Amino acid sequence: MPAIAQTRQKSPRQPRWERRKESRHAELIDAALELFVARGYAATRLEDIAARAGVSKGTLYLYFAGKEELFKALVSETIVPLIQSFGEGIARSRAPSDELLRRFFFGWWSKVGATRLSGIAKMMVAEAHNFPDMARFFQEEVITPASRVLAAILERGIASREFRPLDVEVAVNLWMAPIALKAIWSHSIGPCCGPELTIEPDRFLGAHLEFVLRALAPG
Amino acid sequence: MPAIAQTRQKSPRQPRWERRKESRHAELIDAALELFVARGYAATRLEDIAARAGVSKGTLYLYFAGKEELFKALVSETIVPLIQSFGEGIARSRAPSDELLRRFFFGWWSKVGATRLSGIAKMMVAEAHNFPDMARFFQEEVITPASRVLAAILERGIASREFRPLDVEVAVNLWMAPIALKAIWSHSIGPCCGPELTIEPDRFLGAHLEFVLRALAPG
DNA sequence: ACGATTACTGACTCATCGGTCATTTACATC
DNA sequence: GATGTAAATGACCGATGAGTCAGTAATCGT
Repeated sequence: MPAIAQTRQKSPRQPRWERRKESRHAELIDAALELFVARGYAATRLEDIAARAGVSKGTLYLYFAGKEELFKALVSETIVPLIQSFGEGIARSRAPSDELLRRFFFGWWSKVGATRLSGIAKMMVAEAHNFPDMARFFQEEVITPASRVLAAILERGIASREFRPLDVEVAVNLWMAPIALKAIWSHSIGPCCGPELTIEPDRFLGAHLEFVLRALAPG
Repeated sequence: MPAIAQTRQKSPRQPRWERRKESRHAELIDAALELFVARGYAATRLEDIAARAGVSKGTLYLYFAGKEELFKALVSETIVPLIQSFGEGIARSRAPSDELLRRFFFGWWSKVGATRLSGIAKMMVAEAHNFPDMARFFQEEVITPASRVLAAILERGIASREFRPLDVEVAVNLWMAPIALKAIWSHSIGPCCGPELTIEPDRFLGAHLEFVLRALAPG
């Protein structure tokens, strides 16, 4: 340690810190996502977020008005790429409907479920009561759009007789649940209980798709 | 207000508080469940819990060593009735396996999902990272036993050829998810977004059972 | 090289909340 | 009614952490 400190002081003009106005915002959001997801909103200290982003607490306040503002910025900015990765023109494809379903489930998992973005789902579940307006925002901007994509696939398949008619509204709720819960789980109880209880995504999603297709099979 | 205060003072020996040693413990647990589920562990003030239980903060410390002890007592004591209401001899019945499934889903919902007990599931999801030993406890004492009951039903049905063979481990995960997520939802995002987005339990569970039976149908 | 600018720091304040304990008071017993 | 006891109180303490700001130093323009 002293050696490093000395190196720091001796080496030609090694600055104690850098000006990096452009990247601080994103780095703070990134650090906040990590800690809020893991520890929860109230239990996360701003100083820890700042430290993880490599700045001091004071700097955090140059970029965000306070803890709540940081939290809100994190959610709204993180949800944008979340929505974008959904649309993806799935519903407009000419592929058979069962293929669309496969793409929907596996695509959702690879683009959201398996990434740190799924952590905000856990956050929203935990903090919905304390931030009801953000819960509504999440519902309207993420859950409802995602549900609509799946509903559109089902309705198209039913219209083309590839699928049998059924209660689409309920089916969407039922069939989003496994992947949503798996995403939430992977940020809460899953990591506490060893990997042997966590089923591999491919096996999980494959079986899910198979059951869903059985439920949809006509005749 | 003064009238009431006066009444209090005048009326024959109206005590400012009562000695109720026997019920305080349960009342504090009850208040804590309510507030921890709603606000989360860190954001809940002990004084609020005490107030809701009708006592002062000092009294809380006569019954629990501190915040963490209260939380742990709450979880472990609340989980006991949870487990008890599971066993219920379902797996030993001679009824047809599809009837057992129906009983499992609707029974779970009426005895756990629809009650405040389901709130501890939300709590565990939110606090797993901060209380990993309790997360493991919850996994071992609630999730695993519940999964085993469902697994036993499926295996019995498969053995008797009522159901087709399939990957029981994955199926249990997939089919517990909708009711688990619905329970969690009812304590987080659900209440924020108006009742029109919440599907009635009977419609939800009925459709779930139907799809599950389709997935299990032999041939 | 040398200001001028401003991103950045970290020691500070102050409110909050977990936890303590000397005092108060309900109530059982005689 | 008097007395002993222990259940309950609420003022208090200390730690913690959100939010502030006077000062510091990196970087740019000249």
